[in-house]
Amino acid sequence: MSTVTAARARGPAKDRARKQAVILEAAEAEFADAGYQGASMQAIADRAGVPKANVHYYFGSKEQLYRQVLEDILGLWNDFLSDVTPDDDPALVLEGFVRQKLRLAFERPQASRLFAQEILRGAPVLAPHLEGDMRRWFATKTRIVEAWIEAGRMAPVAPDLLLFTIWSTTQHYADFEVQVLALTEKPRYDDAAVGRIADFLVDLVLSGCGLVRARVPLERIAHG
Amino acid sequence: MSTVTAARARGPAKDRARKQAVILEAAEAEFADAGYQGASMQAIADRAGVPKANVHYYFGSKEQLYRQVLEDILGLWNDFLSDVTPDDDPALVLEGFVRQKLRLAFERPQASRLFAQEILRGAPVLAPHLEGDMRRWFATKTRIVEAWIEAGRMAPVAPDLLLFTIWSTTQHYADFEVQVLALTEKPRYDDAAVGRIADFLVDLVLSGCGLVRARVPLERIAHG
DNA sequence: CGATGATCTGACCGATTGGACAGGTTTGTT
DNA sequence: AACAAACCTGTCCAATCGGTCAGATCATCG
Repeated sequence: MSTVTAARARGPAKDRARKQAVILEAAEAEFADAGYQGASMQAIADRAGVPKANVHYYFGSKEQLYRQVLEDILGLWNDFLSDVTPDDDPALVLEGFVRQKLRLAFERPQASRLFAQEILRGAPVLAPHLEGDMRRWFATKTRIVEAWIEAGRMAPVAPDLLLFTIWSTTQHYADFEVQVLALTEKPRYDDAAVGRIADFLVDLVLSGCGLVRARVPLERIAHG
Repeated sequence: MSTVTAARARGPAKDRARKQAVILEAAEAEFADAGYQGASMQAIADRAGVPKANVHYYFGSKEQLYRQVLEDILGLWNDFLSDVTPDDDPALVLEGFVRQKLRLAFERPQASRLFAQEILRGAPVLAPHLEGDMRRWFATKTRIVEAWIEAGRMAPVAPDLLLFTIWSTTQHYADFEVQVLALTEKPRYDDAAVGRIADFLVDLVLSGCGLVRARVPLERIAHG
């Protein structure tokens, strides 16, 4: 956007970016807590500590602000399994995917919840993305799983349902945090709980694929 | 409520119940589609085909109507694993639970989505229920799984995380229906897809518990 | 310094919201 | 027929919503 501001000196441009970031952060929190309709521009402005008119100055309308927040969230998931090939080890890749997705669920629960609400409403904004970029990403990954199966490197499980399972089980701990904490009678997630969940899900997914957890350090996973 | 109307003849009471049911159905649809804040009493009244003031006459306020809808939904899940004992067969019980929960996700997706939105918002209405009835239900079921494990009838997996997994994977196909359909490039769920998902999830859960699918007819499951 | 454009905000607007209520209609009982 | 209680709804209202805009303030540069 705006070739003018982009071509300018770094000082003012950075200022602008920082102020926008404050508003975006407030918007993500408010949208996640109250939903699109439930969130008010006034509440977002209050969270950000700026007048309401200032939010409109930077982002135009409520919908544009919402789209921007969603776009930023999608960026978080951009490099999931980005450079995986059929030559990689299935067990390592699947374990890495589960842990990476789960980490994001615990570190950015608001982003996860906001995305979930968008899908729940029927994806009025993200529908094009679902049928475009995300569909292509999904097709690529299921093809890799199929290649693993054809090569006899894992059990013949449905690739699409496998990905949905990883997505839903990890997402659950962000989206249904209140329920999980209430039922386990804990005030919040602690490190021990996170590790226990991660190990459980890794074992579940791998056993479902006829695999066993590797004894190789996790650093190897990122290579691709 | 109202001992007067309850003690009356059946005709009028039934009329009242039927009219309330129409409004409740409309409210469930509207709340599920738009969220609590996004739903308007006018839209609910329009869906039900009654004047807005009539909705207020029967249910008082928007929040009371919402509470009533939620209460009805909770009733759907009342008899999940209601009469299971440690003497039952783990494989049969778990398979039955997965299939029962999944069936509800496909048959009553609006109810599932509405519940999901309530939890996502932090369960402002259902918090007492989460820490009351549902917590007791949860504790009872995890204890049964523990008994199975101690008796060596299944692998030693975390009972709480096992239940969360079943809940999240089944719920996913209702809550994220738009995403699932977009990624699988299908216009809607058909019977074949539902059966494929059910078999996949049953196999996944059972293999995670070190069990195999039973060859016994499903009717046996309900007995308890 | 003067000027120019970006930044910022208080005040305001029409539209929609949940809800209240008076008053009319229907129903059941005596 | 007469009465009361329950049922129903058109109309109104204060509050809040997203959004606009004139004008103040600021930074930068010739």
